[in-house]
Amino acid sequence: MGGSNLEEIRATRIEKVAQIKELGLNPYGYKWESSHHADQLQEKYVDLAAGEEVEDQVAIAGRIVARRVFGKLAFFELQDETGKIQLYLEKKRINNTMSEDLVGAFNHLKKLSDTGDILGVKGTIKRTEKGELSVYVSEFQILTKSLLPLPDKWHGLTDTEKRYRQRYVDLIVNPQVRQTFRIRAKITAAIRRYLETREFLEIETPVLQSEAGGAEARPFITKHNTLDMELYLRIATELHLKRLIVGGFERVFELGRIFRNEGVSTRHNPEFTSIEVYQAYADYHDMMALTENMISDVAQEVLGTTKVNYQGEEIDLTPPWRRITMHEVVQDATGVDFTQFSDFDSAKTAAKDAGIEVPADCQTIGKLLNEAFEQKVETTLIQPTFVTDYPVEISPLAKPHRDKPGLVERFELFMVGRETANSFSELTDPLDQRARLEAQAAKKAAGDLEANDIDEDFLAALEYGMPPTGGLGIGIDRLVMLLTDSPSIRDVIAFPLLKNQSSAVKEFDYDTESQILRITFGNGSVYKYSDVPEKIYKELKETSSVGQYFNSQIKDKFGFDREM
RNA sequence: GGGUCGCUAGCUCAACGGUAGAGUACUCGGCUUUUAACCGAUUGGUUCUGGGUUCGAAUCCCAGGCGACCCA
Repeated sequence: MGGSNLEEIRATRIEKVAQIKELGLNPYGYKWESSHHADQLQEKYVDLAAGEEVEDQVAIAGRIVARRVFGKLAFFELQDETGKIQLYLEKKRINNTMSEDLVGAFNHLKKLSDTGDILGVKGTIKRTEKGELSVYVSEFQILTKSLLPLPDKWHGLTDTEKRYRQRYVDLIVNPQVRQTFRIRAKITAAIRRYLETREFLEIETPVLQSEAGGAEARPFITKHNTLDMELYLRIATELHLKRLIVGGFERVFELGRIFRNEGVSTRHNPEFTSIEVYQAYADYHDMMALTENMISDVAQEVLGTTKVNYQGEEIDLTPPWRRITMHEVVQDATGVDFTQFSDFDSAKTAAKDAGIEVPADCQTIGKLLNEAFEQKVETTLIQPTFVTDYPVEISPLAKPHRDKPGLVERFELFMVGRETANSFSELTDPLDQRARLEAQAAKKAAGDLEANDIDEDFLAALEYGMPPTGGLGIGIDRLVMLLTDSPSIRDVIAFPLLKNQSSAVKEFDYDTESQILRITFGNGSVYKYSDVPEKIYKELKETSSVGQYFNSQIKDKFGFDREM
């Protein structure tokens, strides 16, 4: 033993586990009572002078993140959730106090502990002569023996892929990451508190739905086995929360996970968190006020300020926020006044002259306006801005504008160039709603993967009558990105979705009779591909690169079942 | 979907067609004031995968995988 590749390090540590057991100790303890966290000690003894000791008895536990070991003295750094504190480990004191239970305790600690282990200690407080606050340890207990080495103590873990795939390691060695998730938790707690003090009820609605609705997005499809029923993961919470408004709740919200079967980027993760809020007898102006008050309150509560720094730019969240109509903001940016057009072709010509690319499926003035907005305006909206009064074509759940024909009462909130919230005076006319959803369903039938079928039960609810209602949805992840100065959504999601790494083909066999090709992958999963011609199997057997052949000729080309 | 960049020891990186190396970590020895401890010694590799070119490939070419960023 004594090598330094991963397997040898692990074997060495497993041997230490055995040695700890031989001493009559448990390397995987059951419980530890601490008197303090590291930051509490750092704060309490901040005025203790270098070289001073106090007799206060303390107990603390955490992970050993650094060891500096001498012959009869050792300094460990112990890290708990709140921070770090040094342990002052003196052979004489430890052996004296622990002599009854463990002879030669100090040497055992030296030999059997590693960075990464979880250690509990009891002792007094001492600030060393070099000025480092320390626990002057009299007793210790190895609470968990770690088998794998931590990343480089100085450079830490920087490989983004490893940081996301093994977030637990990232959290151990990168304090900033812990801080981000601490702030995230405070943000969601503050939002709930804000709404609860204003009489909003949080009600949980189904994740599994027989129709995906409430947004234009491609859903994930799953299956209930015993009911033999196809189900969708929700793409929004909207339609069920509105049913609750119909049912008589006047203020409801749900903060929860949404699933959209779409690409991954610095702004998108297939599962993300949204909050939707519905308030009866309110309109989108009320929701605008709610939005700016809630977000600025949350920032004040969590960060202590409404002026936040995002990627080097100061964002001022102090209300009131800028309000501008979509027509105005597009005209400011492009010089084109889309209200003046009476036919699509002249609008299209003007748009092209202004440098706007017009996709083939963009065939109304409203959609053209939206294209112009997305292409020329969206990323320029850095400070919080409510863009209001959207075209009806892109807003199937919003109520027609009370004064402006062809538009709806809707706003979206933009901050740092990203859409962060979306809100309407909700459409309550059941016949109008049916007509708009039928148009959506027709698009789905025509092959639009982001369009969805009609939720008849939702329409039935509207027919019973829904009071005038203001609705609001906020992208929690994007809000957290802003408030934690994170450039990527993956920095604020603890375990972001990544592609499976180990899909290498390990072995395969083929049954000529049933034409089933059975493939075992490196990660242990087994897939049975059906109706595979024998020719494919023979080629697979003869190819120089099985993995490459599999990817190009078999994967996605044949139906398969996963073998359990 | 397109483009650019990256992938080498547990971690952070070098080697730019000619013996795969450093720091750190690990292991062993020494050390009672360290804090990236120090001193000495040892060990550690599927250079992401598969082909190709070449006397010779981590390096060049082709295909694939995974990731990052940008664009749509």
